Amino acid sequence: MEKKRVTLADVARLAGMSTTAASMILTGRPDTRLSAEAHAKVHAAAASLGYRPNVAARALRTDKSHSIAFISDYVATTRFASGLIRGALAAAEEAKHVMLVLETGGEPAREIQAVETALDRQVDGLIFAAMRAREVFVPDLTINVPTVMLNGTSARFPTSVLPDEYRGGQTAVRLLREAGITDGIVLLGHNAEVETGLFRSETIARRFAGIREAMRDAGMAFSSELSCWNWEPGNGYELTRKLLKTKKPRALLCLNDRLAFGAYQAMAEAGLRVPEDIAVVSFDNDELASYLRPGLTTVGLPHEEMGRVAIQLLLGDKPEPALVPMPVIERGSLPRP
Amino acid sequence: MEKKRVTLADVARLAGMSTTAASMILTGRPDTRLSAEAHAKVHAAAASLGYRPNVAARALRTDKSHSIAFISDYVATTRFASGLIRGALAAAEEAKHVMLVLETGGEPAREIQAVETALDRQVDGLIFAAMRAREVFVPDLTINVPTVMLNGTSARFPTSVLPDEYRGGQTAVRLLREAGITDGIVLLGHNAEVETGLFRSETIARRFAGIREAMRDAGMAFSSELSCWNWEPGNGYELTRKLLKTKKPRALLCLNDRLAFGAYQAMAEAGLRVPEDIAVVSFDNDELASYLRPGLTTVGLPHEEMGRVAIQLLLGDKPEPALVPMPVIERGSLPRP
DNA sequence: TGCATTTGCTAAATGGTTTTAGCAGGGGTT
DNA sequence: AACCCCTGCTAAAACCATTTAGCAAATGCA
Repeated sequence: MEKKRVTLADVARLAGMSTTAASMILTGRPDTRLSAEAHAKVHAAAASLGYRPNVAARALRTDKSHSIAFISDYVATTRFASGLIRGALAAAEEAKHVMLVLETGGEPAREIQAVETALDRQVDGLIFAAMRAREVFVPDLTINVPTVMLNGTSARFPTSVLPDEYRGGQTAVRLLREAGITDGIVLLGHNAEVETGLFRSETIARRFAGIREAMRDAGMAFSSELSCWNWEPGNGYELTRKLLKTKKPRALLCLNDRLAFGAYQAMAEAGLRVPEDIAVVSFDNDELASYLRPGLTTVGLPHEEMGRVAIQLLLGDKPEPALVPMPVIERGSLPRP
Repeated sequence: MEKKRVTLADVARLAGMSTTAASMILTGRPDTRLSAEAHAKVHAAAASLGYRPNVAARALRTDKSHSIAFISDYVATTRFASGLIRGALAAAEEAKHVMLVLETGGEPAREIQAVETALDRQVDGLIFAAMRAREVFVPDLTINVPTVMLNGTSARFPTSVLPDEYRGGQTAVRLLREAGITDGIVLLGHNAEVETGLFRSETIARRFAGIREAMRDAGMAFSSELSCWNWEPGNGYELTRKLLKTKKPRALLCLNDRLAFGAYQAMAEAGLRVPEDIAVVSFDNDELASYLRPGLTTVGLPHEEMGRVAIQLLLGDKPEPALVPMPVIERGSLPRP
């Protein structure tokens, strides 16, 4: 019962033409001199047999596989990175490409493996995606296909797609100002090392630079800056709890939503209300942000859009680095002006 | 500068042998009668040239592509599904296979597209993954490769991988009992339609059945059952707030972590403490569960393991449906006995 | 010694497509 | 009439690996 695959030769035979003709017609070559009648016959034959080209054979001949490798350190550990993959997947589908996904856990051995695997399969392009924006290690192999860095950078491959953190930082400050808040603002999550760019990522440094710049431009200053190493809910909780023992800020500018999440918990315990007592603005648009009560207003990481852009750069012919704008997601943690 | 790829013929030439010999040696055929010397020469030649087989050519000849298509409705919308993909990715890597990921958004047209795309690429197997466990629509195309349903079911393809919800339900009740709680338990998230299996998914119905069974076995009964359509934080919050106006339960059995999350918010507002005043046990092991204070004890959905199992079933030769155990993740929302 | 078997290896076919080179015949120019 | 060009099409090579069929030499056995 094993029906054999329909090949181009079958189509040609049924159409009474050569495989050459069939190939040219079905691939839609522009400069062909085949008659309209021939086109009709071949198309009819292909349709009636349900012909589908064998991609392996085609790849062998053309050295194009219509596929892209998406190599990431962690795809799914963080719900963030999955936005990257999702956007890329959608854009790849639109461009009629398929995506191989490879995970390396950030381990060099697996990274080498992944690149080799991808290259063996004649992928048309490589995307190196990082969970957190940072300088990415790229294995020292000869890579002869277009490559873009997604949410990361590499000296070797200048085409990168990053969130526009600088303007994002400015945006957060603008949001506070537009809500009529110009003082009593506490910065949550500062870390000296962050600003020097030694810690985590350069992009976070830019987020900071944008914040600083906007504050200075508006003649504003933080009433205090609370620093911590990790930006997890627990840290936000502890920091805020201590803060509230001595001070009563008007607003919290949190460096990410997880810190804000922890801060909410501490404020709830202290019987303070958002945004009436304390306003909050934050970054990332983590899934958490929508669960909080009231919803957290945040300057979002445009992961899905970044994924799209990466594919477009890869498949297009403009290899320029891209900075993707960070959107404002208005929820309820800032007072309406 | 375009260095041409090294082919098997190059290797053979350098080794002074035929491509036949080179092929047999490099693919490690068991029954070959080639000399040890020949083996050495070929391996040396391959290594020195950095030979890598052309996967397209191999696929063309053998009809095996060493790749698997992972077709899902939504990969990343929910942090859950990403666990599935992650586990599958890891298992595929171990088995030296590559995974094509395709997203369909649950749209039939895209599903057909996805299957065709996958089949065109001679994938060795198909995984249909669903974000939420349910009966999955599989396009009516001839599929001539092994297929497994991941977190879903299909009449056409009996091999499915599902969480063992029945035992999971029992486990949750056992957890309460072991914590010394046998009454004053409120069930949060009941819905008549759920139990009849018309709503959402059959697996959730089994979760219920397990709960009911365990309660009956232990001679316990819920002090009340609160139902709602959606199981989002907002629902949990509202339900719990109303509940606390009139009653003071000893424990909440939440049908998922998001409901529990909402319940926490309502309890915090009411000044009640977990687990001293009210204990909580829940399902899913959503990322949220670890952020709550205290951490939520929950019966987890073993997504990553399920992804692994799916690949193993696909590549192995035992096509039996699998029920993957749901692990208990102990945090702090139950009193220590 | 004569015959069968084993050993160690290779030529050639195969898979399905794209692409190069070119053929046959009709029409137009000069 | 001789030449060229154009039209409409095809034969065959190429892509790179796997696999079948089989060959020549060496060995085993009687």
